[in-house]
Amino acid sequence: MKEKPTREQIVEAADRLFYERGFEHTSFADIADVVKISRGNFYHHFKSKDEILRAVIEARVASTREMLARWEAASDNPAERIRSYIDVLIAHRTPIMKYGCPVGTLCSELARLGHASRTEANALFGLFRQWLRREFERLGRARDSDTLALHLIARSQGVAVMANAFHDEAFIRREARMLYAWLAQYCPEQEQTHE
Amino acid sequence: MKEKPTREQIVEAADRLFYERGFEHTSFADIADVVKISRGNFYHHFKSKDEILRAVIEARVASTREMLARWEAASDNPAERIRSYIDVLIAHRTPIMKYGCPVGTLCSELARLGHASRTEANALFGLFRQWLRREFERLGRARDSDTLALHLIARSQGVAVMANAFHDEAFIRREARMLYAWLAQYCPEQEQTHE
DNA sequence: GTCTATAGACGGATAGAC
DNA sequence: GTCTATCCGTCTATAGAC
Repeated sequence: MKEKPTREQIVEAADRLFYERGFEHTSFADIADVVKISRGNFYHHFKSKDEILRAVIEARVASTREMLARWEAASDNPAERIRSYIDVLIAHRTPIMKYGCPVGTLCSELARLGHASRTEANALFGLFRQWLRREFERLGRARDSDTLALHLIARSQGVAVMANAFHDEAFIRREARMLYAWLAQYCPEQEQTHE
Repeated sequence: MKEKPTREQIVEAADRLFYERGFEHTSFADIADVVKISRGNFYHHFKSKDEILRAVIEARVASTREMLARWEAASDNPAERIRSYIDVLIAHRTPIMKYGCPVGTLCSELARLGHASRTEANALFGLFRQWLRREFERLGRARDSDTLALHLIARSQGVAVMANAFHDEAFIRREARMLYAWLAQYCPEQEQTHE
């Protein structure tokens, strides 16, 4: 069995820990513990904690792009594509209730720390924003596509924050249904097969 | 000029710093700096950081109750009262863009830390939830008053998260208008004088 | 003399950097 | 593995009110 390169293992572990415990609350020792390397070995791969953060954000950008590409491949219908975005709330409900949204919590933490990588983290929101905007445009909403995209992301973020606070799965499902209904009003007439 | 009691000054400073920098990121030295007392003096008033956190949450609960009481005093109309809640997004747009929502960010941070005072912090959401629920009931929505209350809080939280990430004032105003419109659909027929 | 507020030094632990 | 910085928490000392 071929092991993954150490650097990649570090980024994966950091990615998970930054999500579960937060960036600041995660120490080198925590990451080294998971990867099972010494702290000394650490600095061979990353010179500073900020450097790990940058690598984690890059990895998340890459995986987000892949996910968006998968949604595009899965359907040609813009409404169905946008529904894929809403579906994430349901599919990831367990970690969301435990830890919130990975993008939202990271951006909030970095904003508060006034961290230099803030902008890069916000770019994650930007990816969804642009992608959703394009799909809303294809739904014939060229004039307010950005407004709709931002609105949908904000609604999802709100659901994540409240689900995290109250650990309420029924709430997530209910809000997801509301979002499907909200989306439906922007769709040209067609049978709603979803769920 | 009579000075405020030191304890009160500490709680006020901690309240502000916990909001602006976060609970974990705020050190005793930071608070002592603001209040202009020594760190040693600190422990005369509070035995631990958690004790300050509890005092801060208590203070926020008290000030929230006062705010809700003011909204009740300002109008007898449940729709107008609920609008007072939405108004906060506009009135506090500047700190929200800078630091997010004080309740949301605290609850998210404590949830992530697995902090013991998590429950008390969530009670802040609970205050708004119960209050909004009662007003929705008075609007004749006894059956789904809690759903509507939670939905409205979630929407606000989403706006706060995104406004914080993108520093977008126009977005806040737009979303507030959408919320006023959303609320209007639950109101019995009457002229909409608001804004 | 006692009680309370304040100040400052010290120790243990942890984390980041090298 | 070590070095340094930071931070929490404790301990002791001082000053003034009563």
